[in-house]
Amino acid sequence: MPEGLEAEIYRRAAERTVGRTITAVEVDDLQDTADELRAVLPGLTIVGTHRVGKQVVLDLDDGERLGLHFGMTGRLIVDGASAIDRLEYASGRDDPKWDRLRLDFDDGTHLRVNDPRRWAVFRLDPDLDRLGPDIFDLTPELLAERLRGRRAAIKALLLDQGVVAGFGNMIADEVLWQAGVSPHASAATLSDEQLAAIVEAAQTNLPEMLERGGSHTGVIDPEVRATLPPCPRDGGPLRRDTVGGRTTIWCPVHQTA
DNA sequence: GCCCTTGTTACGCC
DNA sequence: AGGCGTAACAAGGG
Repeated sequence: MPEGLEAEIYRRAAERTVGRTITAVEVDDLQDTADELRAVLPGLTIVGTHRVGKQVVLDLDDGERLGLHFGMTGRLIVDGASAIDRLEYASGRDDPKWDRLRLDFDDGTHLRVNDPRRWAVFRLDPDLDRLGPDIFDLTPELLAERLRGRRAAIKALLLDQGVVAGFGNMIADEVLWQAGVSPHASAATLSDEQLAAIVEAAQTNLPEMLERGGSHTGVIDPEVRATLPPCPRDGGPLRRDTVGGRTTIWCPVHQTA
């Protein structure tokens, strides 16, 4: 599932298209922007890329921006090569019938978003103002500010893209495990030390996971999620709960409220 | 064929 | 008003 780390991997792949001019566009009819994209994009040149949370943005030479959001199973293919071969919960295949967006370029290359479950969303000039600060820009002060007045479970709030942009289910569990904070803990009762630990865990572990290849490379990896071995830190019994409507793996011994 | 998976949004309630 | 909890959505895979 593309979380902020996968979005950054996709952005880096998309960076290769800078300088290319779009000659043809194919869009899944399910996208409510399909007609608009077909009308507007041909003839435009990609001049840059950036990313906020899970949103990858292609900057176009007319000043517009094309926002790519990959949903649960969307993958980016640039020049025929998938930026990520293995995506948890996604099919291992890259079937052309699952192409939801295809941009052909003037030099004969192309970019595709392939998404079996059709939750990817493409739109011009995406509204990024509702997103919180990016996971790579977190500071204790910023996180405290975003959580002010909130009292829901910390994990549910980390997954709220308006609080922090880029956390998905796996890296939220990983960061809380690393920080020693219970996913059930109310944001209203978190200590300054716990907030600092969460930010420290994000700053330390997320770049490492990015370099290792994505959200599935943490301690709480898919194998651990599936088999619930003893906690790798203290040997305690890992638990599988639902928090914020999502499956949550955590250790009640060292992750405290 | 049933049920699991996730990110986002819609909706009802407080 | 706005926070919060829950369900719905798509559809492949087990």
